[in-house]
Amino acid sequence: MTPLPLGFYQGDVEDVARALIGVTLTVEGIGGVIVETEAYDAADPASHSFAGRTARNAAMFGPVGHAYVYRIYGLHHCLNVVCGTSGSAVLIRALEPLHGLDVMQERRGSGLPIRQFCSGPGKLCSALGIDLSLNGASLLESPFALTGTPGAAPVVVGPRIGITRAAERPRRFGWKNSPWLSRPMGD
DNA sequence: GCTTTGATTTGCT
DNA sequence: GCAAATCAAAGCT
Repeated sequence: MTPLPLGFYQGDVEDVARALIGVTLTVEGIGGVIVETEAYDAADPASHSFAGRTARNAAMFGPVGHAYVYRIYGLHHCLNVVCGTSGSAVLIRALEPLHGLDVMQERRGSGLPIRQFCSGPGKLCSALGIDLSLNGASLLESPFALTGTPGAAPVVVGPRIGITRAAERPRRFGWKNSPWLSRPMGD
């Protein structure tokens, strides 16, 4: 389990998004295998970085390999991985819970099936304890850990979910036939 | 300074 | 399956 090298994040955001499928992400030892991501860059109207750098999305233009955490709809959090091209990032949408299941259960509420722990960006952050205090933190350092073999998992590509602009662009990546996706893929 | 948006979740009909 | 909830921040698109 060696951490992914910094150079991994410097590639094209779409390549990174695809390669992240199958990589293990943990926060303070809690987490699992990434099964769903989305790619965003500054040329994407749906991206926070589209309108240029602002105080809110500064982390998105910050150092490669760092986290961009933001609050969505006032109540939920989303975790992004800042990539090589300035203003580009990969949204982590879902993962397969493997580590710290008991802690996630406690955070998400008892009675929930495991597949409800991380099948969505907001749930994922809740289960992993991610909040704004981690905005701008390096993914190569504690409490984050990204390990595994990039690009090893079978990946399918599909349209993105839950956004209003450029939603048809095939920039959503998911683990083929994984039961942990927030929604099944097109095929 | 105020309006509008926002990549979601949850519950209700 | 559909609509409402809910908060803060960015931008005036």
